[in-house]
Amino acid sequence: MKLDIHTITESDIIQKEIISKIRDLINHKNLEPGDKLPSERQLSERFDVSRSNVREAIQKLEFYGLLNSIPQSGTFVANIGVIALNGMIEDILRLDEPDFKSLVETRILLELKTARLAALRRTPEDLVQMQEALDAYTNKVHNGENAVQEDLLFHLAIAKAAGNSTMNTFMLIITPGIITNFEKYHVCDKNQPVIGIKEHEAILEAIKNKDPEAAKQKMKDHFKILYQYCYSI
Amino acid sequence: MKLDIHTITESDIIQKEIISKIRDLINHKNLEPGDKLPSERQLSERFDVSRSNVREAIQKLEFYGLLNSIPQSGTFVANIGVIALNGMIEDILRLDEPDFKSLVETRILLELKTARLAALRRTPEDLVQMQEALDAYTNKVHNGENAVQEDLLFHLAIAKAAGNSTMNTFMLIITPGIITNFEKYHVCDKNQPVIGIKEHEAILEAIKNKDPEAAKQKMKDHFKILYQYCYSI
DNA sequence: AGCCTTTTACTGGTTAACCAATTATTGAAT
DNA sequence: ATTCAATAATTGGTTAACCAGTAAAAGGCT
Repeated sequence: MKLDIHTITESDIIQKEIISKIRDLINHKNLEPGDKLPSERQLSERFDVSRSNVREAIQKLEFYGLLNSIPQSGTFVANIGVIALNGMIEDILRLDEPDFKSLVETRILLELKTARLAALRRTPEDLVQMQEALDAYTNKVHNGENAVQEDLLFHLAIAKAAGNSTMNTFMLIITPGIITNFEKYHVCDKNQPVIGIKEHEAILEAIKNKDPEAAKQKMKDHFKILYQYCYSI
Repeated sequence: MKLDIHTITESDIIQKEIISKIRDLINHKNLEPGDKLPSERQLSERFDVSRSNVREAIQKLEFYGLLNSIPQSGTFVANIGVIALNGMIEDILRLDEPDFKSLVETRILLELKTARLAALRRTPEDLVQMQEALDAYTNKVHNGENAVQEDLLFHLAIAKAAGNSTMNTFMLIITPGIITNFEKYHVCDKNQPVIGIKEHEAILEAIKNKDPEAAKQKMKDHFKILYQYCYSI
């Protein structure tokens, strides 16, 4: 198994070049929102790359909402204007692999908020699911087994209960990177699982009591060691 | 790859079915981290779908870090364990279109933090770029033109100065949805551009002075109207 | 048997041909 | 000249064939 999952490959470089060329094309031709891009075939010929490479680049720009492909019709510039478009493409091209510190910093930010929101919005059904996740975690720890997964699922259950689909998505996006880096840097070794149980219980208790500030504070306590470790590397 | 942020299509439904079947397969065959999935051809035959559909589903799971494709070798289950894997796939399948409220709520959370971090970490180069973005915004407003794009780019410049690549990426992801909904609900009409200039200037001033708390507060002030509007719908 | 080379089959990725739907063009009828 | 139906060209999406590299199997050698 390859440990470093998110390695930058040769095709990533090609894709960035294509994206850059598409941007130049939009600027040079003064394409405005709603205007049609040249067809995939024309682009692949003009840029001297395969059509599938062009398609991938277009799909990436579609992901960021900058282009809009319509079957049997064409690919169109999104309705956000050429200035914002240039700025965003520049940012997308500049984006590189997120470092561990960046991931943890974002995770803490998100989770302090989801804990707070969960305390405000959790349904009885949410409570059941969080309790189940916590029980699974507790059992594993008491058996002396590795409970990183159950730990994680408890936090995702909170994110679910927060009732914010965007934050929920973002939590899912950063989770694998967090796990990978935890294993790489042996973060879990520095945390006492038994302490983790009490901290989790305190968080759930606050959410159960619909006490948002307490939930946030208990989550903060839970992240204290991670926080210090993160800023020490 | 397409995230569920935008419109849901027919092929998205097919993709979710395939993801669901891959999950069942992993469970039924008791595949563990590092184990190899059947080949794309076998999966497409077994599920009675095209190979490209299978590839897209695998790429989505790869995006969330659950699978790992190695050329000329195979697709492998990531190193996160079957329990977390099941939980995350369940979450991914459940994800639906984020509502406007969810987007704004997340944006405010992110931007209060990026403003704070930018005040702590901004380089002289960052200051120049933020100032340029602000000037472009100011000029447009003074000419009576629509300055939504320049507004946006100023905020993205702050996110860049915050020095957190994950938050930067997340800002880019939510921005198109924010713009689309702004136009849909005519949010901009409710904001006075001239007031916006002063608010932007105050934010930049705080970042320039390396005053994180002031930067956060000024950003909060800037979002006040949006915040109220968001929670009123 | 054990080791090493050679061969074979299989893998994800790439390319090219094909498809159905849309759009542009044509041209006759009014 | 205008309108509108028929046709041709073009589009993104799909499928199937192909490629290069890997991993396993086979087979000869000691």
